[in-house]
Amino acid sequence: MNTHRQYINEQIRKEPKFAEALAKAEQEVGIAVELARLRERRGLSQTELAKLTGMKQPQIARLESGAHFPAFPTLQKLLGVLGGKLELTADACHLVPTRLKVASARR
Amino acid sequence: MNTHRQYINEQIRKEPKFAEALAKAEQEVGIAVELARLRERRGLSQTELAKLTGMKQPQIARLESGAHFPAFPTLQKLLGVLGGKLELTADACHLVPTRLKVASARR
DNA sequence: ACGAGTTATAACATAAGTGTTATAGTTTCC
DNA sequence: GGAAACTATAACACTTATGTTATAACTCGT
Repeated sequence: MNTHRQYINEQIRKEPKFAEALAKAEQEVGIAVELARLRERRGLSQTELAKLTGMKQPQIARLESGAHFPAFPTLQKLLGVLGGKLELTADACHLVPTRLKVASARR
Repeated sequence: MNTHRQYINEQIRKEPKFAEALAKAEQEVGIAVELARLRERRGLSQTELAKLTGMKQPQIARLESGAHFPAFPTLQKLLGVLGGKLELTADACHLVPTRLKVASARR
């Protein structure tokens, strides 16, 4: 059942740019998933989070889909409500839950 | 010599959006300054860093000018050469020096 | 003074991310 | 079953960041 991994490894060998694009995509999706988890952890729906951040639900959905990296100001709006700290290095990107400062989310 | 601070506080009172924009600008400049420091700490010129990151010198200069927030992929390229870890929360944004993984910068 | 290296900036084209409305599919609850 | 809530997606307009070449100003060493 390693067909998928074999395919990926072959692409990486054939096409060096592939590895780079793959890493980028993994990180985009990684952040998206972490954002969604953090939201759920706070017991908010996308619509509620949208209201709290001054965004609209489709934007939240897009951010959670991993379509692209969020920009800093966007992330900060989200972190303002959800709490959390982003840690970015050359190879990794993680959203670490932190304590909430105020009762921004559901009590 | 508090004229500047007084002016800022007055603007904040008159114009709530001003505080937000100010905070954003401070953070943009903050990252820029931290990037420049990290580069200098590694003993690289902008042109050298540009070569190592696959960018061009004017882009490095722009990033160091604080004209805008860097995007994630851009930052990761830079961190790949300079080392360092970015920490982003709702209110703050810092670039923390870390150990270099390989002799990417000047020995 | 001059050349080489360094940095800053303008201007342009392009890519990427935001913001929005509309809508459809899905899930939950009564 | 139906309504309400939730989520996903398309499409469009707009904003923001990248990438680049050209060039000017600045700094340093000889």
